[in-house]
Amino acid sequence: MIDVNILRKTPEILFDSQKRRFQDDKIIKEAIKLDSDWRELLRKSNDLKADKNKLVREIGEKVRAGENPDSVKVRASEIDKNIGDYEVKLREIETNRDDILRKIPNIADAGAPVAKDDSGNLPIYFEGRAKVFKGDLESFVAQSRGKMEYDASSFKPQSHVDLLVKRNLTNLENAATVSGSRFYYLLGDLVLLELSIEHFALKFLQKKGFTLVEPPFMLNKEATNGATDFTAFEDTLYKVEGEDLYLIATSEHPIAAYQANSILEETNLPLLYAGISPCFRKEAGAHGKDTKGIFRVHQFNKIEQFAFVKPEDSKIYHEKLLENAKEFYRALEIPFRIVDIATGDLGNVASRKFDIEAWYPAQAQFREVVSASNVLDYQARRLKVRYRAKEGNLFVHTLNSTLIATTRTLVAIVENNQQEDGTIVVPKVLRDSMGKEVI
RNA sequence: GCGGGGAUAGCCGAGCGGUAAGGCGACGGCCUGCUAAGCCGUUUCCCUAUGGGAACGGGGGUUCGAUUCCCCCUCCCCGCGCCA
Repeated sequence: MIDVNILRKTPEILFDSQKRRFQDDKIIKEAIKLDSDWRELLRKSNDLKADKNKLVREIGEKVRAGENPDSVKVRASEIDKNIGDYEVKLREIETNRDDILRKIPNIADAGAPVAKDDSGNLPIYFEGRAKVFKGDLESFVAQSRGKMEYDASSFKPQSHVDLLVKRNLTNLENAATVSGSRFYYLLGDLVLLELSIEHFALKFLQKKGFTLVEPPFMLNKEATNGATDFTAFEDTLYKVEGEDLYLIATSEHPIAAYQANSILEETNLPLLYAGISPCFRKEAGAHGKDTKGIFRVHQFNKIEQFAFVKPEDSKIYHEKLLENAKEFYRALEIPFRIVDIATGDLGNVASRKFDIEAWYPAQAQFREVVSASNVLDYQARRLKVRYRAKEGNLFVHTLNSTLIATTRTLVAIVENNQQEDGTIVVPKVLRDSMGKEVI
């Protein structure tokens, strides 16, 4: 949620942001109107309450003095009726105002590339040495802007679907039978590989000062709505029948909500959390995309970085979270590029977003594996997460970034590390925990 | 699931129909050569702000007036039951 004071004092900031996001500014105008109506009504209602409180005090005095307060009681009751009318109207307008206020997108950062959709996302960084099938060289050079080293590979890499099914490391058909499409059974060493990655990732973040968190995997509606815009997420979330509970789509949400309604001590900031959880997503809008395999699925495990920081530190921590993710993919020896997400593709909550896109040789594409967002105070204001500063209680800034989404990382390892015979080389850093060098 | 007891400010904690004590912590000031102690003030939210309004887990009710009485809900503690 944006700060209502921006709406009142400097609405041009919001009009400008909407313009850069290629979004309608109607919502801003509506919010301004509703807010000024609300304030006018509040004023009137408060004045009436002040009148009434005077009478109530008068009654108290009369009672104590042994006088008859009945005539004053009658006047107080009359005012009461008026207050009731105002309260009803006030509450109605307030609900409308808050609903619309929550829907106003976060202020897009001035540094983000301005474009109306993801075609404007800007690759800004390249790292690693990619394996590229001969036939894909031209496409790779274009996608990597010629800024990335590569080895031309003579054999045509298999898709992770073919390879994993053939090697009996996953079973998709049986998953489809028992649960539907976009579900999977992981089998054998692939399970161990997933656990090894997770273990490595958790130790990696713990060493960097993150507190490890396994959060609730279900949240009630109120918590969900604090962490994100519920109406925008409703198509994504699985609802538990008969309960006020939703399966989480990311541990970002329970971790953000963890500090809801709290006032943090400045000395305790930043608070850094590493969440581990399964993520459940309906993928409702993704018909036809990545229908095969485990790249886009209804359920996957994710390790997430989350930070509550002082406002002046959020840009630095945005860099740090991204840097952690870079270091991690470097350690796994997966080639990747970083993309600066365009204003039109940011989503409502983020002010600035960087994605890490791994190189997938079989798809001959860079695909998203990490999304690192600076949310500013947008989430903190909804959730009422503040800290005690000299100037008073201020909202913190929150940031979130994937470290790994296991299925996508597994696919990246499988595609990049496959050998011509269909075996998969285990990344060096995982060999100890896997107990083998090749799967 | 059943019975009993609870929920008050950042934390602890009194009040139990007349409008939120006190303590701790934090911040600001005074006093000190410095520190400590001591003293004074501030320390929930909202509003067109020398003022006013709201707020005692949440929601409703009774009343001129509710932290206090009544009803519903949530969560916590104790006991019983059930159970990985």
